[in-house]
Amino acid sequence: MEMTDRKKKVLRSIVDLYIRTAEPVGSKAIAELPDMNYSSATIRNEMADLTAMGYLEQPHTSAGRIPSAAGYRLYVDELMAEYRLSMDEAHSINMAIEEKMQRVDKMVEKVAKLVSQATDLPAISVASRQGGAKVKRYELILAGSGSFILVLMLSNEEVVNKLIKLPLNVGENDLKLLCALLNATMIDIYPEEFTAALMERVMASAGAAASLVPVIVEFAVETLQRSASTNMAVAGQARLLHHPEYRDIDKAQRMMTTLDEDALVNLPAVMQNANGTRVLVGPENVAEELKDTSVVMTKFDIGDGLQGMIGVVGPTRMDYAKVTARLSYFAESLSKMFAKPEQPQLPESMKEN
Amino acid sequence: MEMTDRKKKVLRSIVDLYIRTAEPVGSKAIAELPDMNYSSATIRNEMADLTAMGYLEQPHTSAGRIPSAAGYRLYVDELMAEYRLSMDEAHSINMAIEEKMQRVDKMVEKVAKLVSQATDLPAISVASRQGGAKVKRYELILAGSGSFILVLMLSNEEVVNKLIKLPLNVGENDLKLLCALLNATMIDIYPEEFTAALMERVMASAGAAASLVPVIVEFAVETLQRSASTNMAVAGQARLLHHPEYRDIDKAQRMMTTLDEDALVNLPAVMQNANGTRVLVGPENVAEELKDTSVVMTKFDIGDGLQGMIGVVGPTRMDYAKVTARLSYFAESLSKMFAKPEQPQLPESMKEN
DNA sequence: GCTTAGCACTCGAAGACAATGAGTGCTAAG
DNA sequence: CTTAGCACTCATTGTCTTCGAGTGCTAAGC
Repeated sequence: MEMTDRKKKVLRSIVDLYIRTAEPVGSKAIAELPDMNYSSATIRNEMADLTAMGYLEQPHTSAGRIPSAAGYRLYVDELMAEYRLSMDEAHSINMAIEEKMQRVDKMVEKVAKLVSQATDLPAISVASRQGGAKVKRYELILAGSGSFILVLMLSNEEVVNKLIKLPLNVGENDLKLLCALLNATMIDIYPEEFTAALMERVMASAGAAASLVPVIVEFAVETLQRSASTNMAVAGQARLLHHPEYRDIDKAQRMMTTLDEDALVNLPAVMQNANGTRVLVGPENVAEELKDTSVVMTKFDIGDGLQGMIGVVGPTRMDYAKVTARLSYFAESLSKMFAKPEQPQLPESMKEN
Repeated sequence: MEMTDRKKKVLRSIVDLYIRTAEPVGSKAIAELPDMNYSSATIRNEMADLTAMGYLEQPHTSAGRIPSAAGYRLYVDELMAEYRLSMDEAHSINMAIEEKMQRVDKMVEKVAKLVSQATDLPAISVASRQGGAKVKRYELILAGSGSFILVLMLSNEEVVNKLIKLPLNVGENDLKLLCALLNATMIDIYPEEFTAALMERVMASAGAAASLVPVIVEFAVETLQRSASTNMAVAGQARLLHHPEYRDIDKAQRMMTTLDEDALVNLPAVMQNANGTRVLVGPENVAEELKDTSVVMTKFDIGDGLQGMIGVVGPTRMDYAKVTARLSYFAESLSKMFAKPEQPQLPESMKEN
């Protein structure tokens, strides 16, 4: 049986309607659509064909049809109408993003919340560093009360610090010496290159401050490792309950615990190669638990070796057009925002005087 | 009608049983309890009395009784047995807490998760700074590529930093000058004391680096204000669904959105004066939305002007004994952990050599 | 040869109804 | 004061029926 244009049109109408109503769609409902100039009997025949071809399913004999996974797939790939964001939508997304985003982890959380709001679905947001960073510079600042502050400047423009206690026998000059030593020997190397041998060599030259080296190295390694890692947030799980497919408490519960835990950690992996937006329909999903839900994800670059990913999880029957549109828009806006990198408010404040 | 000991015993048994089973309790079930040496008829009479006194309620004539809010109140205040944590429980709570907690905000999140896990209920965790911090010291570190790092040491031992672009006309010496100037004039003052007048005075003396002052001040004020603010996290909303009272999707949904939003922001206010653990039974709750749920909260001090609060939200029928016990234990352990303040790993690493 | 009106058929949803039984309140005997 | 006994209430459960949306098929129409 070959796929005709009319079949596609029928399929599209069915998916559209099902997305709106969440109820099996009957032939009559389709026949009555404004631009459908066939009787319900004809539609019935087409529907029978579509069912045979695997694009539709019948919950039971006397019910209407619902799209199968294959049906959704076809819909997403070929049939669905471009959804154009209204000015209002675009505006409110922009407003939301414009708000200051401080640190990456906070940002990730915020974005997840925003995406979830915009789509009324649980959302995931991930930022992951690609290559690991290196230490670009050490700074040791004596702080009162017998301690000093270790400042690390990383190759990715991040700056981290830690307050460390100062042993009694170490003075300001020892610190200065150590600082110079560190900056001479221990920069521009990857975390795994902080070997015991290197450390011992440094300690040998560090004099009184030698005891500090292990602490500093430990912190540096930890920081570098962490900065190479992934930040991820999930928001709006509760929104699952807005959708009728999760009226079944047990289903909702299973789904929510899946979201709570980190079954999603491997989602980003799926996006490895593809840039742009991807739709995973039901059984195409990686995680067993997501068999009867769909995932829409968008990956984008944020420069600095930072990779962003935002996605939503929801019923297979979700408004793919709307969701993909919003997601893409989000991704674009975020990319843009990061394109002019964290330029501090200098320009404005300099205008002031 | 006066309250007899036997009435109390009956009430206690009813609440205990209801907490376990979530089903209305009948006279027979109580009569059959091992240490209840009366017939079901006697119990029935007592139950009728307790109902008349407002401690019990009857969903409908032919059902058993369930505790009223007043019943729970009495139970919590007088009747419930001390729940003793098993070694296992205490141990696993300790293990969980021992894991490194980095920054306060991450810590708050983590604690919320742990508490939620330990109680199988949605949990809230709050850390709020009482008095605002002040800047104790400024440090300006020249970083390559035309920028410098502003490091602020706060009175609460926190250290924050920010990378700022350097105008072309400002050199290293200008920075040094500015740094000294800042440390001479702009320390130990509260955020609201960074007045325009003060700023102008500083700028007048700052020479070439004057243009940096507004940026620095802005960041300082922002940081101080933020550090005076409240960190709060909610975790484990999904666990609501584990409890039969939230089988009703609509109820669950309302509850979850309440948790998602910040209807809870004012919860800590309730704890204003009382230290220790408090139980809010159903209608005693502040927020309208929580009318038929209970909240158990514990407040504790963490030194450094940091106040901790952990709490859980759940069905009025919750195991108050167990929950309060775990919460208190958590609070205690956390307090203890913070008592020896963020002592870096120095001792160990110094042992090494 | 495609379209469509007509019709018998299927089957879930919803309502009516009876049976069941847990739980109650009351009374009277111990 | 306690408790056995009993009539009564009423939610729950299961069965049966009705209702109707939707189907597939056939035959007539264009």
